[in-house]
Amino acid sequence: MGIQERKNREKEERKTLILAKAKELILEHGIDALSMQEIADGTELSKATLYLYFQSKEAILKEILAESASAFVEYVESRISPESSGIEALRTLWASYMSLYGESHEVFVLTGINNFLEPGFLLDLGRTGADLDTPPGRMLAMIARVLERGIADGTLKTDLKPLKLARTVILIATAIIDTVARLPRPARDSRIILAEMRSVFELLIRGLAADGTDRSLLALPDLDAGRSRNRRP
Amino acid sequence: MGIQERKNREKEERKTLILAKAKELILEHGIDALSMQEIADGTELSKATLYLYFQSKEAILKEILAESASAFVEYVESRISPESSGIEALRTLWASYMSLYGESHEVFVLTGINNFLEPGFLLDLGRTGADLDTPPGRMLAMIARVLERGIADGTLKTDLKPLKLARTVILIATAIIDTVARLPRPARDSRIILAEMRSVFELLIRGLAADGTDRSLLALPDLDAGRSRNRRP
Amino acid sequence: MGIQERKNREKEERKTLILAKAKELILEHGIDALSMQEIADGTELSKATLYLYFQSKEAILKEILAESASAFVEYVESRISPESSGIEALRTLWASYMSLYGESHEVFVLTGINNFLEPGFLLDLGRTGADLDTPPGRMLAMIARVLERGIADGTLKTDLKPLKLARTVILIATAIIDTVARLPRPARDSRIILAEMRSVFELLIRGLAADGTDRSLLALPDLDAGRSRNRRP
Amino acid sequence: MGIQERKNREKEERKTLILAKAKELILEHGIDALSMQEIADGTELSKATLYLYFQSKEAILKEILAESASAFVEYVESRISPESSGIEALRTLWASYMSLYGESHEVFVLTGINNFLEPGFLLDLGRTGADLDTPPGRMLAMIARVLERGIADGTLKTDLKPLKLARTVILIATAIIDTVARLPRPARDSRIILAEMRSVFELLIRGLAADGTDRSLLALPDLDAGRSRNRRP
DNA sequence: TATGAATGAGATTTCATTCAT
DNA sequence: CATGAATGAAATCTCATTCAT
Repeated sequence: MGIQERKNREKEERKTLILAKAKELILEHGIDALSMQEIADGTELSKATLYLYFQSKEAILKEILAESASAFVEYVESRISPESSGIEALRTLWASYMSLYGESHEVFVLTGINNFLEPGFLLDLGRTGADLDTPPGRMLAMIARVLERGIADGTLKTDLKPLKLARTVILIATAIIDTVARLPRPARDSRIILAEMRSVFELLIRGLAADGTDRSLLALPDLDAGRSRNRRP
Repeated sequence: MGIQERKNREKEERKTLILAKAKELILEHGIDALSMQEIADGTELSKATLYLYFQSKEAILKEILAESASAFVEYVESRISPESSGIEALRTLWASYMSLYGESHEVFVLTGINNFLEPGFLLDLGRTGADLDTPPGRMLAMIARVLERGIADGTLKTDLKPLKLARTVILIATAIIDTVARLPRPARDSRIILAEMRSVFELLIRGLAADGTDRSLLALPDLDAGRSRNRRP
Repeated sequence: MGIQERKNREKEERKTLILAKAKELILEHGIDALSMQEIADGTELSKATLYLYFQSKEAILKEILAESASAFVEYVESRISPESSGIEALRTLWASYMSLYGESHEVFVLTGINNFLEPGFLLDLGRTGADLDTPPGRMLAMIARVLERGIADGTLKTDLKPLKLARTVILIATAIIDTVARLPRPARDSRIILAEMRSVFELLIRGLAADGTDRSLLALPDLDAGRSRNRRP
Repeated sequence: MGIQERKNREKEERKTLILAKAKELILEHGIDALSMQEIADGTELSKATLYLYFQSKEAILKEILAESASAFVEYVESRISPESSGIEALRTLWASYMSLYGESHEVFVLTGINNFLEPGFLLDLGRTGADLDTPPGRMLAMIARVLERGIADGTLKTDLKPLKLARTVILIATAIIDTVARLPRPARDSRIILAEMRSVFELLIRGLAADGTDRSLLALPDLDAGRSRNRRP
């Protein structure tokens, strides 16, 4: 069965190749500019071949979205320890977000594509309660759980229902990504973008924190500090 | 020169007509769906005529953006009293935003178009320091002044420079509009959108407020309550 | 208003040009092979231009169908005298059909396109009673009237309702056209086709005629006879 | 040579499988919708494999046509008794046609494919006199023999040569099938189709019958009556 | 000044056919 | 013998922009 296995692997690799190129192109030129022709050129495949691997352009986008959302959820959950308080978990969430952006820009496609595919998602879902089982839905649920924990242990304070607040939080995160994603590649400066993310997140955490919360938890770590810490033995 | 004057006036009227229709169409169908054909049909002009008044589709969008930004700045400045504290001014800012959305959805075009046209604006401007003289730049400056006032009078607390923070604030406001702007008109539910705006703004104000700030200033007025309160003398 | 008129006329001429070329191409290569590219090449217009005059390919086909059907109905009605018996009217119907084929091949597109556009038309219409107001519907109604007249005056005999029978009659006429329309142009021999039409129609008339009908009315005129008669002063 | 034989047999079985599935698909979705992909999926073979057994899609269609035509001829000949008169033989012909339609829709492919493949067949064959040895040619010849018998025994009356008339008869039969074949399966209503066939055939028989023919032979049996009658011993 | 008319370039998707393995 | 993989060519339709009148 070695042959079969290799074939499967190669097929999977092709899919991966297509998805990677599509993701790259979205990052490069923005989602609005993504065309099947571009993906074909970029992968050195014909347009027809793309349709061997994906039923439609939309299917490609959906898959990228699902993968990125899943990756994000897994990444975050692996980093939140069960004993951490709500506000600590929230900080971990943001740290993960920034880390994934710094590493692979993975988070880029997360929200931009979802807006593209299901424009009403962030406004509707909480009400209908539906579709929490899709990857974006699971991301929403995960964030809601973090917020819930914080409300329960008194580190966060809000009048809103966690699920509704989770949507708001994603909405705000979306702002940065959507803005950055529209930038032409050369204009992007990772330092500025990360700094901007940091500002936004710090604002959010302050806005969410309960009154008595430990002051030191309100400030996000300095960008360079985090890096140098990694470099130290 | 009376003839010349009339001609100029008529030319201006035509431009106004075109801009108004384009804005209307953006509100109706979203910026992605805006086409020159639609504008031509709506104004009862030919597509070629549009090019007599504007060099390109992009030029139309730029002008709408400039007008809307100016209108917003004027509106806000007319409502902020000189004696109000920084946090009060900030509250007025949000109230204006919501009010303009409720009245004419004017704010829609404010941020959506800007992102569309000059994606880097919100990230770059603060650095280069340039272009504070364009309408979007003036909007940024106005918000920066509000923040500055709050820092000065101790009602707001932040480590960031006002101008940088102003960009962040606009960025976050953008999130809602961008999300909403992609929805087809019939799918938009003003109540939900306003509620969402309120959540976001409340988060922001809490995040910005200094510690000792009057608690009552942190909560934004209830949507319905706010309305009736405004109407009372 | 001379200019306006000329423009209108030219516009109409363009539409006519497109329709004529499309009709020609259908005759040339069959309806299945008709493409917008072909029409564009044939008219020396760009594909985009075609869409200025017709909303879609289907719209072009519908218009051709409507025109041809109307032309046929008008032509026939102008040739049936009010005093003629049912069977005479029926003969006139066939004569018209053949005449139109001989002159302009107009009838070609009549049925082929309808089958293409509304495959169920000939089987469904009589039952639902709907759409008798479209050009194809009017053609159907016209034939039904002829049949009705024959039943009333005793020259035709059938157990079927006129409208239902009219569908059957068109169905049979369709057979010839559909067959011929698929032939490559050079393979077509008008004599053979006309002879074939004649056979089919004669069969039909015999099948429809009541028993006592004048024998001479059952045989359709010889093809050459008809022509030479026309040529005589 | 046992191995060779088995291989040949298996090859034949594969061909049969492919043909059967193609026929089924034509019946299901119409000939226009038939694609190599569909056949491959249906047979659980790869598209490439189809090309090992048939040179092209057209070759597949030709073979189906040949088989169906042969089957039809055999079926009819097995049902016509040597003593029956011409008009009785003609009635048997139609009965077979309807019966085959009712049982397996076999007749669908008969005429539909022929038109698709060799549009000129029904118009040309009689002239060239060639190709009477192909399966469609044999079908034509068989019908011609039936007509000839009727002319000889005085039950049918026509001025045309039997072979020419046979083409006309097939042409007319084609009309129904071609029309029906374009309908998507669910839209097909067997009752209506059979009733339509009946109308057409009755018209034809009346048109062909000689004057003195037994009246009872002119009317085709009622659809339901026919069925129960056939079942009775 | 105004515009009707035209179009090049590009979008997504389908399908019969080929070829290396 | 069998096939997975690939593709060229073609289909319909859209849109910002230009230009002769």
